[in-house]
Amino acid sequence: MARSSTRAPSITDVARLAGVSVPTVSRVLTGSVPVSPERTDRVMAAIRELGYRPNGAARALVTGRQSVIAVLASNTTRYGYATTLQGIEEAARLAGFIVMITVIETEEPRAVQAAVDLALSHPVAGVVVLKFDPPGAAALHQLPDGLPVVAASGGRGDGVPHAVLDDTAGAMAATDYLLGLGHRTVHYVAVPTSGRRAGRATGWKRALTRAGVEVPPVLDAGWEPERAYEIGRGLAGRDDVTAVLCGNDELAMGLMRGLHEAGRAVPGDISVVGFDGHPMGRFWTPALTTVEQDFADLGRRSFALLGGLLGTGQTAKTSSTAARLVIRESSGPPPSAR
Amino acid sequence: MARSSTRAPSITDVARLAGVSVPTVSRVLTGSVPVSPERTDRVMAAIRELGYRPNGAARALVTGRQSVIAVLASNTTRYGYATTLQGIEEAARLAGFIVMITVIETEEPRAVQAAVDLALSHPVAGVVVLKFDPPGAAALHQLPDGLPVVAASGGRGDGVPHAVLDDTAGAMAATDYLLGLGHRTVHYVAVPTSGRRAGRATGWKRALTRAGVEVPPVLDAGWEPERAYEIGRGLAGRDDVTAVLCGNDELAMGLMRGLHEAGRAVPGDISVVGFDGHPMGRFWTPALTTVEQDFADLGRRSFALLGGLLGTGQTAKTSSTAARLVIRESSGPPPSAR
DNA sequence: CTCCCATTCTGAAAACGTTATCATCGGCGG
DNA sequence: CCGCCGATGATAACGTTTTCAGAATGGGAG
Repeated sequence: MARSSTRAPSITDVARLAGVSVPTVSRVLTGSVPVSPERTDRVMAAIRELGYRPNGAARALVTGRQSVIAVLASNTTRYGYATTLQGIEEAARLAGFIVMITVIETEEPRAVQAAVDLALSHPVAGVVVLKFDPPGAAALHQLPDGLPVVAASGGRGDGVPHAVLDDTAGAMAATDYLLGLGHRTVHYVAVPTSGRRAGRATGWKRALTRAGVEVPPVLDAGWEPERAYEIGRGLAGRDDVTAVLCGNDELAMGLMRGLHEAGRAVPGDISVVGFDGHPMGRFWTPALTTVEQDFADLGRRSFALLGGLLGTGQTAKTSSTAARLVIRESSGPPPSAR
Repeated sequence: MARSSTRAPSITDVARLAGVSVPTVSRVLTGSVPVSPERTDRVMAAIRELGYRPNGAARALVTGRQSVIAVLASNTTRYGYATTLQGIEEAARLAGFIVMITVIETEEPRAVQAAVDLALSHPVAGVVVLKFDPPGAAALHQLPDGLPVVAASGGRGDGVPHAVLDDTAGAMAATDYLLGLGHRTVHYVAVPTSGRRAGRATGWKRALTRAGVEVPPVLDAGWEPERAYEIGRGLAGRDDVTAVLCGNDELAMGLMRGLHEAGRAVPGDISVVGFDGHPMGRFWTPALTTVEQDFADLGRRSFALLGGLLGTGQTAKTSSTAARLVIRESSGPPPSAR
C-alpha cells in the first residue's frame, strides 16, 4: 500500500495528473489567486489520489517566510518550564507556527554553543528563550544578531524583549503576609536564577528591609527537592526559624517533608510558603500556601511579543503580569503568637 | 549593529568575499571534499565577517535529508508526557536531530487533522506519537502512509513500531502486593487510555481474577486530580474500600487529599498506590507507594526505534521495559488485620 | 453590431540558496 | 611522456512561489 521506497510526489506530479500547469496547483494550494472551479476540482482530486503534501523546505526557500520558532530551555519537565512551553506552543499553533524545542543542559559555553547551533541549523522565524536560570541566560547571549529573539523569564534586561512574571511583587506580598502573621523574620530557600537580579530574592529582601528586619542568609537549594528536604531537616533544629519562603513549590514540598521527618509541624512550628502555584499544592497536606504565577500566560505572551517582532519588526519591550498570593494551610502564626 | 532590515547573507556573498566559487564554500561547510587550507581560511574568515548561517531550507531541499522529528502529544505538562518528551529530545539532540512538538488537544477528528497537517507542513524525517490516550491514538491513525512513525505508549498494537512501558506487569505487582497485605479487594481509579487494551486496568483485573476476587467497577477520573479528589471524598463513606490503585500519581495525590478531608487515614483506613513514580511522591505525607516507570528511557527508546527506521528502513517491532513497585508509606494492611 | 478595453484566469520562466555531478586543471609518480 | 589523483569551478538539479505576459471572456461605447 505505502510505497515508501519511491520519491514523494511533488507538485509537478500533481500538475501532470490534473492536466494543469504547476503554478495553477500552487494557486489552488495557497488560494492566492482564483482558479476556475473545474480545475480546482481536478487538482484537489489529483492531490488526494497521490497523497501529495507540499514540501515545506521548498516553500520556505522561495517565500523566505519561516513557520518554525525555536524554544531554548534548560529543562522541559519542571512545572514552570513545561507550562510556559505549553503556552508558547498553544499560541504558536493557533498562529500557524510550529515549535521546535532544544534543551540547554548546562551553562558550559561549548555545550550551549552546540545546542544553539543545532537549533539554528534549521531555518527559524524566531527564538524564545526560557531565561529562568544560568543556562537560559547563557543561551540568550550566544544567539546571533539579527535574529528575532524574545526572552521569557522572571526578570528583565539585556535589551531583548522580555515577557516577564513579576515575582518581585509576589515575593514581597508573601513576605509581608508572613511578617503580618507575627513572624520575626522570614527565611528564603532559593532556586537558581538567571542573573544578578533575582526577582524573588529581591522582593523578599525588600519586604524584610522595609519592615526593619535583618535579612538572613539565603539558603541555596538548586532545583532539587531532595536538597530542600535536607535543608528542611537542618532547619528543624533551629528555633529561630518560624517562616520559610521557597523559590518554588517543589522545593517547598521537599522542605516540608524534611521538617515533618524531623518532627516539626507545619504550620504549627514553621510556616512554609511556596512559589509558582503547582497544581499539586492544593492537594498536599497541609495544602500549600503559594505565590501563584500564570506560566501558560507567560508562554502565550512570549509568543505574542515574538509575533510582533516578526510582523512589524517592532514590539513592546516587556509584557508583565503580577503573581498572586494564595493562602492555604501551610502558613499561620508563629508558635509564640498562638 | 544588527542590520535586520537587509537580506541575510547567502553562500554567494561568502564566495564572492572569499574569492572562491560557491561550491567551494559549500565544501568547506560540509567537509564532504577536502579544500586547500588557504581557501578554507579565507572562507571561514568571510563567514565570520558576514555572520553567515547556512539556509537550512535550501539545504533540506537539495539533500532531501531531514533533521527534524515531530512529536505529537496531547499534553506536555503532565509528568509522564513531559519526561518522555525530554527523553526523546535528549536522544534526538545527541543524534543531531531537532524535535518539533505539536499538541493534539482533543480527539475530535478535525482538530486532530489540523494539528497533524500543521506538524507535517514542515518536512520531517519521522514522527513519534505519544499514544497514552485517545487524542494520541487518533493522531496515529491520521498519519499518512509512507512516513516513518513510532509510537510511545503503555500498550502495543496498530502495526507501528512501539516503545512500550510494561504497565500491565506493574499493575499486577501492585495489586498482588495489596492483596498480600490482606485486603479483600483493590479498587482502581483510571486514567484515560489509548484504546481497548489498557495495560494498567488489565494487570489489575488479571491479578484480582487470579486471586479469585470479584473485579469491582473501574472509577474513571480522567486526567484531573480534582476529579480524583472528589472520588476520594466519595470513597471515604464506603467501608468496603480498603485499597485503591490509581492510574497515576497525581490522581493518587488528589484521592488522598479527598480521603484526608473526609477524615479517613492513609494507610490506616485505606491504602493508596499510585503509578508512574512522580518525583514528588516520596515527599508526600504519607510518602506515596507507587509503580515507578522510566519515562525518560521510554523517550530514548522511542527515538532509537525511529532511528532504526530512518537508517535501515527496518526496526524492532517493540521495545519494552518493566515497571517497578516502590513501597513507601501510603500502603499497609487493612484495618481488620491490624 | 462591432470594436476595444478591462478583467479574469492561465502558463512560461525566473528565482530562492544550497548540494551534487561533471569536467577541467595542475602537479606528481612511474 | 603518460596517466592518475586531488582540488576547483561551471552547471544542473531540488520543489515551490512569484513575476510577467498572454489568452480568453465580458461589457460598454460608438
